[in-house]
Amino acid sequence: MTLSQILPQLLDIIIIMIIIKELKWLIQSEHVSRIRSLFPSMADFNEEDWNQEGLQVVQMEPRDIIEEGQFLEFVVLILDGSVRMYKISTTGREITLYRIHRGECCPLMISSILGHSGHEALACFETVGLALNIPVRIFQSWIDRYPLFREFIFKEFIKRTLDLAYLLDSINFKSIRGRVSEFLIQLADQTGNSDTLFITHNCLSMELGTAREVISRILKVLEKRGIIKLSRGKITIRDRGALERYIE
Amino acid sequence: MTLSQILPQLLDIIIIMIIIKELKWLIQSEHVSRIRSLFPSMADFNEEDWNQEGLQVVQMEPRDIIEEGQFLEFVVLILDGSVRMYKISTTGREITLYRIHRGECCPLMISSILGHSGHEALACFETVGLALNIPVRIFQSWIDRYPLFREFIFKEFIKRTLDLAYLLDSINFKSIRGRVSEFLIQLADQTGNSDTLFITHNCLSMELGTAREVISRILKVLEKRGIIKLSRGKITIRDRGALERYIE
DNA sequence: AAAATTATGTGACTAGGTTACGGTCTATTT
DNA sequence: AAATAGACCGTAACCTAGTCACATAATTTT
Repeated sequence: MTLSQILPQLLDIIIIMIIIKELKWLIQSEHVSRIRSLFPSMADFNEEDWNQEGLQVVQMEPRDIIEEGQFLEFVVLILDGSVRMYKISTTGREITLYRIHRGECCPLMISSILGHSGHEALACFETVGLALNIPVRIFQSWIDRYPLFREFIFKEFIKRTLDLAYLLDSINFKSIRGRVSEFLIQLADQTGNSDTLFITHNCLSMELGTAREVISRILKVLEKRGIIKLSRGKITIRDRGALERYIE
Repeated sequence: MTLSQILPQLLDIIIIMIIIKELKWLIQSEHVSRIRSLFPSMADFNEEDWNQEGLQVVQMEPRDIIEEGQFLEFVVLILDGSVRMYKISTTGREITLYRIHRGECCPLMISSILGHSGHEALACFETVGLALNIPVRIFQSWIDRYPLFREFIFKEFIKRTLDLAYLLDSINFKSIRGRVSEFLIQLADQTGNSDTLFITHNCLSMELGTAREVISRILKVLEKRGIIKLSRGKITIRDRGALERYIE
């Protein structure tokens, strides 16, 4: 096979690469304004910052899972969607650590990357999402050069450190009944103060780090006491006050 | 009582205040070189930095407890001694989150201070200790001006975030037998690979966040299997391999 | 040596996690 | 419309862990 034979294909490949590169650029320039409004701390970044090699905006599908090991090269900022950070045991039990939404980042992932540590948790997109992947070296230079950005990252760390400490306390010291009650109240508050919650027992168990059977047992007791009403995939709060009194 | 009557006493007080202020200065200048060697990231701080109003080096006694609420004004760097960070439940059960030693700082305390959050954990000096108290505003300016210092603080956060995540996983997913085994092995490694550990059941329970009775029960089983030997305040490891096999 | 303190042992009970089912609802497929 | 698969829920038996109420043993204090 001579050079002249493969030259056309080579040209094709080169052209495609150029197009991809352009597209990458386009995608980013499309999103720069969105990034600027979502992350005020990045509002004063200049054009050069955005055109750096390796930066990319990527679309994420629901159930896309990021195991921390495989993402060593990028710090991820969430542009859209919600990401559940969780742990999973050898027996398959799960517990949700926290969620990150657009305008946030994940200290645990950054820790894994910068701390040269593997896989401390899993991340899973729950909705269609959009993420900004920042190569470590660019992230470092931004941290050094932009005080506001630095402060933002720092505050994210602080927020999640407090979250983790609170969660740890809950797991170790509180009863599951109390934690279930707290979760239900929170969920009700989030979904427009509705008393009807659409969530399965299995989901609850994955949030709280326990087994589905345990959740079912506890909910059943609450129902017998007239505090909630159960149906398939749905929980109705009947006596919010009583529920709140279970929170420790 | 006339002014002339109390004037001598007033003068005394003023002189004492001046002496105290001088002493403060002296204490700091005494310790600057120690700080520089303990915290390489602060080696390039200049004289002005060290002479700022509000900075203080304080001596800590064993059992001095810092509830995070009361220390809102200072970021604490440990110059000497070891500090146990722990949580305590309403029923009095305790769990150790981690320890900080000289040359380290405590992200949880910094989080509480900068995150305007109260009392997320307790800190207790276990030995005679020395601490550098940094007023928040000075801390902030150092973070802004000194990249190395900033990086140091950031790395402390990363380290402890990973610690917390690991601990959370252990609490939620691992058996106590496994956690006790892991702790004993670790302790043996720390104390010069000796197989004789001087620790009480109650201490173990406070480290691991469980009850003393639970620890006693588990140790008893391990003893019956010939893996360890128990006596008052002392545990001797007989079969290290078997102990390691319990770690999950 | 007696008393007080600290450390450990034990049994009964409750809460929570595991295992192993069986039943029920819902959305598809046939 | 009946059949089927899959998701959801109920339950009982069993094990591990945390709680409570003591008893006992080793050490230190008085």
